[in-house]
Amino acid sequence: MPFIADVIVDVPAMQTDQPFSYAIPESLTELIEIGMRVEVPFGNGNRHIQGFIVGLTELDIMPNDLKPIINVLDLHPVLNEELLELADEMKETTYSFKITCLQTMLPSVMRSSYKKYVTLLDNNLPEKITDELFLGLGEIEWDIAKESPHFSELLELRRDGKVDIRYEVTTKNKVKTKRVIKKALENSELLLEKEKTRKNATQKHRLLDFLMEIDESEFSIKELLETHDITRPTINEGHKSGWLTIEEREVYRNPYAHHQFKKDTPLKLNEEQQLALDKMKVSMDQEKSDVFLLEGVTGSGKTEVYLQAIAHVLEKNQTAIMLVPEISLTPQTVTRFKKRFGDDVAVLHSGLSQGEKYDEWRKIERKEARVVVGARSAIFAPLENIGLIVIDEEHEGSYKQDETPRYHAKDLAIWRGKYHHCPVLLGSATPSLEARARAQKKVYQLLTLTERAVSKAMLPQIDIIDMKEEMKQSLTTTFSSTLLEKLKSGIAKKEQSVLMLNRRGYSSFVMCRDCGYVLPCPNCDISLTLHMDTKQMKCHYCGHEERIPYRCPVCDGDKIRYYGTGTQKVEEELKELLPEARVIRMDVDTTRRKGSHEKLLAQFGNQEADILLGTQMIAKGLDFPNVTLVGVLNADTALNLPDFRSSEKTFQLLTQVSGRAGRGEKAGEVIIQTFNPEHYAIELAKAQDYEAFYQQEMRLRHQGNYPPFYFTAQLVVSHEEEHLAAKKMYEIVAFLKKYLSEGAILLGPTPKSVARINKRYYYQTVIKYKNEPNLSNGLKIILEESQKEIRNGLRITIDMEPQHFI
DNA sequence: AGCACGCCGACT
DNA sequence: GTCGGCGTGCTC
Repeated sequence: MPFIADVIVDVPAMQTDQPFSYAIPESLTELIEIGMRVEVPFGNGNRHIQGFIVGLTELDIMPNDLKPIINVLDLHPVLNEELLELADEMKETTYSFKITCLQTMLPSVMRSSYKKYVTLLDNNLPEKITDELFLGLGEIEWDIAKESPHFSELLELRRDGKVDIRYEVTTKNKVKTKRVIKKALENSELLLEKEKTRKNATQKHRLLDFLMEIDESEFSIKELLETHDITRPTINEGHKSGWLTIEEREVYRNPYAHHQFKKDTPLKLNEEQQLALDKMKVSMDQEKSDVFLLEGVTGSGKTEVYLQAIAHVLEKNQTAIMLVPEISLTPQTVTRFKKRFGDDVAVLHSGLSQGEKYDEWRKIERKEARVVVGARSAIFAPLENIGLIVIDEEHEGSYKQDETPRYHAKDLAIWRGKYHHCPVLLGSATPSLEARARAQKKVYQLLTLTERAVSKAMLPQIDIIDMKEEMKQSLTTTFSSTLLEKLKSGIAKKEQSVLMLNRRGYSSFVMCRDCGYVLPCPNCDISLTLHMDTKQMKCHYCGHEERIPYRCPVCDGDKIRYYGTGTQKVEEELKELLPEARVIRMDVDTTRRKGSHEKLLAQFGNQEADILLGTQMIAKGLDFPNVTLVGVLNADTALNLPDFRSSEKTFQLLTQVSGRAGRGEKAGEVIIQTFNPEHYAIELAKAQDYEAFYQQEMRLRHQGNYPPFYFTAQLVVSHEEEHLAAKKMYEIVAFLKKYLSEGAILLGPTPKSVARINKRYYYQTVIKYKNEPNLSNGLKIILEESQKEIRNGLRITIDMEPQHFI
């Protein structure tokens, strides 16, 4: 009975976002399985593209209008049943194409690239074709032919059947191999060979001696060349003489090959940690898909709880995923896992090359690693029998992908938890309001760690410096006198300092340097953004606009200025003010090169510098016991972004970075410089009182109808013509209103803060809602209806629960 | 997406 | 009269 295959093809478009049926040729019937990648013909001409098998159906009679599958790209399925189901979930919740979801789940090397060639069929063509166009070759690339002046003649030749067009589907997932030798003769025979060999052929003797020494094991040729002083020709001779065999073996590119990980043992847990672990164990043993929120102050030993919980699932022969924000997936973090679980760990993050990522992925797929540590996309790790999923720094916005498919790793983690009947553990010192509120409502189970784990370590002393006061006395706005004093005395005591320059966000704002006043929107609880293009202050939520003030509306001062600084500038200033200080600067510029992040941190760890100066990337996860001082140069930048999460982000960042101080036995100290010393996010960060912050912020969110009291969805329309983008946005909103209840709140349409990017104009609308059963339908119809206009250059994106509103 | 088909303006 | 412009429709 013939089978037909349902294939999702690599054409990300609405009309092709469905399975297409293909005939399975006889030769492939035994090989083909659901979840494999295939090469299929698609459309007119003879175009070949990649596709995924998502179904196999047995039919009595083969419909005769089906095209056959050309080729199978995998030996084993690359997506199992669970991941295929997860792709459906993603498609539904993120409003994206199935093919995009499927490709997102796999290492990028498995995505096919396409090439089109023109092949010469008739050799008796005029010279200008064979020589000038085909350059004497039998085949050339289509893209090259297209540029040729003879291109139009080529099209004629094609009609006459004198040239053919060939499509190539290539995929870069190459396995790396090494060549190994193995002895082919018994020692007695080798001894005979040795006697036959000339006395002065020292190389050959050495090789024979070596072969007699090794038993049946394999030896890599590379190793032989490097360590046994035997040359390649000698090995080849030995091969020819039949002394040894040479074979190809697959190897993994191991990014940690040169690291030695000394096995460590579980640390003794304190009472709180033990209690948290015990509660988790109950859930793990009863195979419950509970979600836990582990709220633990910085340095309270959350990681140790993760490690021991993971150890518990490994004991039960299950597997585990541990997600870490990209920014804190530092060598320190990786080392900690490698030390505990050794080769059982696979690491997936953006620092790896495509090949390395593929190898780590294959290691997981082949069940050679049971613990996966990685950034957002590691949630797609092809593990089976998952016993626990951990998401560290749960509050981090980077768990949401900010391009299509706009999935949130936390949602997918909870989905996989349900699928595997296993718990999900969310950890943070400063939980997101959403997570903390769910814990309040007992949707998540709350576990708390209130003490630092190292016995003597205390939470650091935090001081706030009012930069408005500071401004009156000194000329520099970067360093307060207090901070400079502390830095100096730190150097004198041979202790280290961390300085953070907060540069979160990129829209500029204006602030009064006398009183710290930032222009708010009269309709929303956020600040206005400066738009230099239109010379106006704008609100991104309601569209309110007003003139740029030249005097402060509150204190009438005229020191109202733009705000913003860079790390380089600070480094220069630091050199002038503290010439004796050795400074390491860490920002996107100094860490772009592979491994430089690691190198800089190692230098700092080896006391090769007194001060580590950096952006947010130094706020997380670093654990240097000799750091006793943390300085935040400008706590305000995040505070003034027109985003309802700006206070939350500021509080989180200040808490995280403060946590870098006093992790060893010496007490830590934190200096926060700000123009808004009385802002609750800053005051409560000083008090290190997350719970108070949570209460306060919840009140404000409630007043403003923001999450976690409301859900949010963002619609963005863009077009090269501003009025077309605006017009469409208004049409969509008018249409969508029919699908919304009275309770839904619409913010907009408004132009986006960066109104024009790449010559395109962006308009947005934010929907705040509680319960809108028809919203999803309405959005789907909008996407479908807008199909025709995509050709005219219109683009529409839907972002459910967006993380950034700028 | 990308390819073919089809219907209107400026060329040998 | 035709070459080629890009609007439209379809892809198993």
